[in-house]
Amino acid sequence: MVEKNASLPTDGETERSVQIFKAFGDQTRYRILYLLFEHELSVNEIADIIGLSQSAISHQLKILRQTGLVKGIRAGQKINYELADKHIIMIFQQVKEHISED
Amino acid sequence: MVEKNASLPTDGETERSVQIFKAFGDQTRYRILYLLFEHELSVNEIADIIGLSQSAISHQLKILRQTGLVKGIRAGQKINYELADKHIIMIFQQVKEHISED
DNA sequence: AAAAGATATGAGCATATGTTCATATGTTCA
DNA sequence: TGAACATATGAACATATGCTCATATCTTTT
Repeated sequence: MVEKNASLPTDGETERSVQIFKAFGDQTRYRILYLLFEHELSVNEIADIIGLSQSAISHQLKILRQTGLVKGIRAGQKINYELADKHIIMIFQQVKEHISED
Repeated sequence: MVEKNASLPTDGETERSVQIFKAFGDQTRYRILYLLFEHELSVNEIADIIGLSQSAISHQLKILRQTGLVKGIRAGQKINYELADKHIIMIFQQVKEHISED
């Protein structure tokens, strides 16, 4: 049979893409990102709005930090979190639009 | 303290968005979608290219079907799978671009 | 109808994931 | 420096996830 010339990205590229999608692929993290899409917030503010423990949010923020989607900027005792990257904002916007068109 | 006017999408919208992201948030499903982004393929073709069992691919295709990201069109004994929706293709393209800009 | 090819499905298992609880670390202000 | 506020971290646990193996279902061809 004739080759269909199917190509896959390198493992590294795949891993990176999947990592980003996975970050959005959880209700808590999605909500965190959604909130930060609007404006920066502290850990406890996020926890209050979403209705989960400070610990749960902090754990998830750690993941989002490690994935490079979010960065925290200390402001006194608090740490304000915001989206790390314009690209992330664009991805977010794209999917928001897609969803709202159903 | 003054309200930060933080708003979250409805649970339904959140669930739907998360569902889509989750679909992309796994190496096998990501690869399947990537391949179908290029051209339609049968189950066994996908399994061969990715290097997983027919069963594993079929299970994942079921998830992708249920999520509405993929549809299968029977052609004789085979079933050709393709991306279900232009929007999905656009999302895919966006992230591909984002990744390649690093 | 039977055989062969292609896909789907269910059970079982190992690993990954998300939350809570308790506690540690970091920061400010009296 | 110590108390109070804010965030981070580790252990434990329950649930979710993805794969394999065996087998069922569906389609075509003889």
